[in-house]
Amino acid sequence: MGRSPCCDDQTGLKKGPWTPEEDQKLTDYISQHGHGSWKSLPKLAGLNRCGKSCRLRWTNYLKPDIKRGKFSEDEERKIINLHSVLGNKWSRIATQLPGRTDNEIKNYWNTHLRKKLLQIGIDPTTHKPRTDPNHLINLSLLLGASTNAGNLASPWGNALGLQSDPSQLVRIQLLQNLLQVVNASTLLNPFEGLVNGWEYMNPLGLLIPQAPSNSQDIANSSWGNGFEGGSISPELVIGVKNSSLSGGSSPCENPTENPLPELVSAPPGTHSTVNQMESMTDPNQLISTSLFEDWDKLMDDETSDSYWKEMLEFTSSSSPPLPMAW
DNA sequence: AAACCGGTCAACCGCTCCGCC
DNA sequence: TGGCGGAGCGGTTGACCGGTT
Repeated sequence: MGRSPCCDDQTGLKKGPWTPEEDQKLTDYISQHGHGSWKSLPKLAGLNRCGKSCRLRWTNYLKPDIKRGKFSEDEERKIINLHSVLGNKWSRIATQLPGRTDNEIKNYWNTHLRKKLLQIGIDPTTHKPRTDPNHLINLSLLLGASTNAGNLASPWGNALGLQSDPSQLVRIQLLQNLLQVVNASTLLNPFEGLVNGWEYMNPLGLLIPQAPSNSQDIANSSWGNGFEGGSISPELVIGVKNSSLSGGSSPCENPTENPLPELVSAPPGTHSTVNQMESMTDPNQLISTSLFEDWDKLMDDETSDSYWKEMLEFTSSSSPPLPMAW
């Protein structure tokens, strides 16, 4: 026997779109008395609705501080950053975006941001480059086309700092795919002995050299300085090894199914994603520095022809030796 | 002009969490 | 300590709208 719905057809309570009169009744009542118990509110407010429906209507539409209208580019970046860390925790994401509701963010993600990420070759669930064979073929074709044709950069590419050369993104993805193959072959336990020097990833899922193990070292080290203005700031570095987000939708979850480093990972010894998030006294700290902005700068510094050579040299010098069983 | 189609988003459904008894 | 009920959350649905055929 299933759970009885809060407002089934037999109760005679109204469902469906709200009328302006109903909105007015609800707004008037809450502005005078507060919402109190949602269950008793409809009766007190003279509404033929269930309390749940009233709560939804109020929190998603009628509340005075709700910001309506188009999402700004900054809001988009925040959503993507937060989604990469929190997964589909829309209410948690909404707390970082004043005036936006979880429902609105969820809808916006599903209708806009997912598609944008897919268009630039990022898996919106894992926030990593897509690796399915068909997509790789498309990437290869795009790479060939982009080196011969003009600028294909989209506004979204611009937002990611790739406006100067769309082939850059394709190269990044191809390299990332290559590295993923290497990593998958190299790592017996990718979440324990993660590749030396390749433990950190940026918003595009690319690997970034490993950080020092504590914040003081970060402040003093080349990781902190060398990536100053071009790296993930320490407070943005989120734990991956111990990540244990509840629910089934986090991209950080289930490393066995997802044996690649997460896009935002932590210096060794940091706490889990959730712990780190919850330990922050100022939630805005999480998004005080845009990963995308940092990545923009990093990319700007590394667009020379020698970039890939250096990158590959770094890879070979900092990656662990291949295991015997390889 | 009408049918069709895809995108958007408000609202609903069902589940989990949490506090209270 | 277990049951219950309220509140909240995330996934899904369906109405609506604009563009296309």
